[in-house]
Amino acid sequence: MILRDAFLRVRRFDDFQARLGIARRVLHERLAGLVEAGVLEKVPYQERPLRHEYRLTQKGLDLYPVILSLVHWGDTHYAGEDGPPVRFRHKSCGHTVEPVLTCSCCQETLRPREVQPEFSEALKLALKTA
Amino acid sequence: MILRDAFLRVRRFDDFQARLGIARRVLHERLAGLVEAGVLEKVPYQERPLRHEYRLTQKGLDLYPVILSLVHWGDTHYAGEDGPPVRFRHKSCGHTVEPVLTCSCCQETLRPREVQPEFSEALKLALKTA
DNA sequence: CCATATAAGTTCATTTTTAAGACTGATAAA
DNA sequence: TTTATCAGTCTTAAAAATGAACTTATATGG
Repeated sequence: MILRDAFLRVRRFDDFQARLGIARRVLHERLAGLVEAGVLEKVPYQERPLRHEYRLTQKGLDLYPVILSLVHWGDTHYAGEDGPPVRFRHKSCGHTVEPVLTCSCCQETLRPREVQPEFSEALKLALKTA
Repeated sequence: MILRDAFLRVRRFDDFQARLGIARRVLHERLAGLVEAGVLEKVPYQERPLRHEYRLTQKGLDLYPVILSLVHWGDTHYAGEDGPPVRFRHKSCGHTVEPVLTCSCCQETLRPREVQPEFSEALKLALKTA
């Protein structure tokens, strides 16, 4: 949820806090964890007094498909009669976004049954000994 | 992680338990929660003794883009030198899948900066009063 | 018949997390 | 001078997770 909000352009501690209603301590731990994981970075936006904001790194931006498809899933299955709380407009085509996961090589929609998982030898070994 | 495994065709309690090393109690709670949420369903596969497996419902299958893009993110940023533990082969084109999130209307790759979030009036109100 | 195995839990004691809310410190604005 | 803003930090109580053993129903092998 912190990350979802980060993609909604939320960047500052108190803004996250107000939006999520999460305990400040927990928010602090989460943000610190995300910074340590390299998903967010603290960028100062003023000195005197020193203040910084949390911005997505490239690694964080790479999570965009995850977040957007999760939000879309939530909108599909949980939106009330008024529709979803946030809609996303695709600037290039002007429409409300409906995200679809496709295969980069053939552009087809990816469906679970058309995708065959193949386990690495290392993983097979690890599962056997456990 | 339970759901990731479900998409890897894991369906039975003890298989989840062995793969995840999670406490049985917690696994039970999670599975029950997912069933209650309508993401999984219990399907008996034998009687005497009664045994059942957990299968993804349509709602659960709809989470495929979320899981697949999350796994892909993990593979990109955390895979060791041996490559990712599981590779996904797209049956229709034969290649290892590299998932891309696209806009259903224009087929373009969705990037955070090309997508404009628009808040519903209801949400704006809710944020103001809080 | 008896011991062991399997699947799917359940129970218990102990450790970890989380939550809610008050408090701090630096600075700016009224 | 009082109040507000931002980014935390502290404390205590409640909730959740952990690991290991225990249960129930049935099947299998000797």
